[in-house]
Amino acid sequence: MSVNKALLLLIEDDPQFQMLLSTTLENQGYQIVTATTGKEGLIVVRNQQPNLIVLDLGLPDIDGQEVIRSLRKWSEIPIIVLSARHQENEITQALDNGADDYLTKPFSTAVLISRIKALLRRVTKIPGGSQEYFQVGEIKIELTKRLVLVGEREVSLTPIEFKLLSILIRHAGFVVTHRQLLEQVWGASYIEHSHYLRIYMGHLRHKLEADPARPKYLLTEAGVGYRLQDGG
Amino acid sequence: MSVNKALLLLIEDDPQFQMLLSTTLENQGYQIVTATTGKEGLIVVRNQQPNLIVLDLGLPDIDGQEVIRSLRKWSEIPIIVLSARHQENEITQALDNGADDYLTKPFSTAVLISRIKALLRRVTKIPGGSQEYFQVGEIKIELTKRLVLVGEREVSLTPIEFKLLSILIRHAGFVVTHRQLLEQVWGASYIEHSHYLRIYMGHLRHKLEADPARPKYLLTEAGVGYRLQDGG
DNA sequence: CTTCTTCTTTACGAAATTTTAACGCCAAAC
DNA sequence: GTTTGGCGTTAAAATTTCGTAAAGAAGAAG
Repeated sequence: MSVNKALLLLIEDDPQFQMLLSTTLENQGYQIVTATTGKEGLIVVRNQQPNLIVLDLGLPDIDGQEVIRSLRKWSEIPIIVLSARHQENEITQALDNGADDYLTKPFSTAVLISRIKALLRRVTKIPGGSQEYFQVGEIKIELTKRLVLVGEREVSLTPIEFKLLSILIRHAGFVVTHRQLLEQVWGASYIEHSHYLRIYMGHLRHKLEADPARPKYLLTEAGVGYRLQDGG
Repeated sequence: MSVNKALLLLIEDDPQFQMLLSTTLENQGYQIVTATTGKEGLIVVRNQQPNLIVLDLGLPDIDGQEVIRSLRKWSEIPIIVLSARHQENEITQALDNGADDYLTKPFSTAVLISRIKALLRRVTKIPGGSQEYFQVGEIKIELTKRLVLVGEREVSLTPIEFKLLSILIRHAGFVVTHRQLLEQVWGASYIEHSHYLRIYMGHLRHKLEADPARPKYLLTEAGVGYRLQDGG
């Protein structure tokens, strides 16, 4: 039910091990993205900005220690290192380079999960990344604060209304089909219930539009879906 | 507070081992205070407010896990656990109770030092991590003194109330989900018990708000969580 | 042992949200 | 002119979520 599911990046070249960890962590409610090389990992970090990185030291292209160092030049994303090597200086080096934790293989997945939780607990005390917002015309939505503004006015939305608006504003300027909206807000089994959309679009217009009957932002694409754009 | 002058509390009942660790860590430039029992440790934490705690799980008086739990009722001080036991559930339990790291004996002191550095690095980066107090509107909370003020009036809170308020005020302006609150105040196994939140939010409103029925600060986000904000 | 504080549990009414249902509008098709 | 299908609005019932009070349980302090 929780809206905030952390996004984890798993950098691991062994496909079988990667799959095992992915499914385990997904079962814990995390979102997972993966990379199989150091270079790919660094790119994914830039693009997706995960909340935490699980990094295997033994990578085919770059030395894992080097991955940590390059990451730490510009990012403070928490890093948990996995490694088959359990030499002292390997561990201290990884930590001194900027890693937050180090597990030697073989390890228990339960322990990994608890360590991920512990680290996220520490880090999410930071209200950072707070500037993530979308804006279309006068409508501004701050996802992390879960706050919606129309001009200066603060508008309070119900969970469904908020989810609906989030999806529309992410695709601002483009049509989002009925099917997409129903599937993402209510779930795949609600694809038939397209009258839900009419009701909630009505709510949103009522709360966000100056003249709900003649919407400026929340536009109808008859037979297709809805589109959010500044139709001023 | 420079990292090198950080004050570490070492809770360890074996005098010889305590001495060994003390001198090693002092050589690293840390200030050290020690305690040999759980009770003593808890007192020292209150009096000296160390920057980090190294806690041996095997204590003569209280169970080490219990020490972690009681600490976490009112303090966010980072904790590294040492233990001879390396059973999985012992580790996960300690981490889930709120510890940040876990080392099994025997361990290398070099690794311990690197882990201390890593944890201190992480913690001092958190804006407000070492902050003495937070303020939102008339509500002011002094973490180290464990003091809460509404204007000039001093308000006394129970441990759970204090914990709840400090989480909310650290995220002032942001919605904190039920899940986050339950997990951080009561622990991961209480995620279902969301009625606890209603009861304690009620207590907080009663103690902090001018009109508890129409809260100005402690706002409800129905279906999602709560938010502390100057809603004047 | 008693007292006090705090936490947990239970119960119930109120409020907010979601779902269901019904009706009117309009434009295109027959 | 009537029908039809997509859309918008409104109102209500049903469900979920919230807030409060109060009593029992567990611990700490004296």
